Amino acid sequence: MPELPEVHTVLEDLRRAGLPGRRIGDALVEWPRTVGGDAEAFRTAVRGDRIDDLRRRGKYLVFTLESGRSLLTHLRMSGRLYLQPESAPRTGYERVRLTLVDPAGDELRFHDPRKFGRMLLVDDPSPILERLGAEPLSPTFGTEVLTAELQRRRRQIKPLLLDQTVVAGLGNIYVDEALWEARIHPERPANSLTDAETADLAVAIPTVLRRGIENLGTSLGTGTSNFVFPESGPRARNQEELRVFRRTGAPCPRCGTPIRRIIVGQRSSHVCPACQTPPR
DNA sequence: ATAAGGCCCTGACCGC
DNA sequence: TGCGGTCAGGGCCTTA
Repeated sequence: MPELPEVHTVLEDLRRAGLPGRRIGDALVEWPRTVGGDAEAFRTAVRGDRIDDLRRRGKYLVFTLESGRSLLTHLRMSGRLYLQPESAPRTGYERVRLTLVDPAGDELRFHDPRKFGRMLLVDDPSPILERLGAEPLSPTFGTEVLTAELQRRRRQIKPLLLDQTVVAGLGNIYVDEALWEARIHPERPANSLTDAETADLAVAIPTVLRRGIENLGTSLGTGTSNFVFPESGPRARNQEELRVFRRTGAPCPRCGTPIRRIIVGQRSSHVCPACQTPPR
């Protein structure tokens, strides 16, 4: 689930739940790789520190701690963060649990069935965060920024947009949605886009992301969707607003042509064969 | 520079 | 019911 809108939703939930200002009592690591391999070092370093600030950069959640260190959290494919009473039943998929004090009684649980997610404690997050590309919801994002990235590359546009060093925060869902909005085929070489197409894409990307945020993210499949308060049940509803993603065979909302599923850069992709003309 | 493949992991789903 | 194969919202690494 987690692309930019889902990470944003988690962040907002954590803020509303009052996570900033809470102190970490202890760190219980059930799967050491989640914290980089050394569970004991992580536990020792993080214990007693206070979470002062939360922000998002790309798909990373950045927790700034009182000590000046940062907890960089990436949900990858199946990660979720639950803020729950310590007494709430566990699922067995919790990889890290941070017990909170001031007041005590709650836990921040990193729930991650596939174990791809990471919660890394670093002295300085900049080396990791500076590698990331443009923030698509920043006021400075637009045609100029996108043109600069696309012009000099001939990579296929979809894999390029999935590259977090180019634009930070897009994943498979929102790239397919944005390319459909802008009527651009995912296999088009990036530098083959016309100025008008690039301008359309520069609008489409923030449009689909903002829609995702308004809808509290996209939840696929049968799983639960959210996030910080599992007991409150699924809230994400952007899956009902998707135009092409996982809508193979359904009519294109613009022209009625059945949506087709193709593979681009080893990722499944969804296109309207009439609206999005392939290259050559 | 770019593309492809493997890998990290587990669960859901489908056909037999 | 059980079994095997396929697929999954991400990203890193190695090899061509």
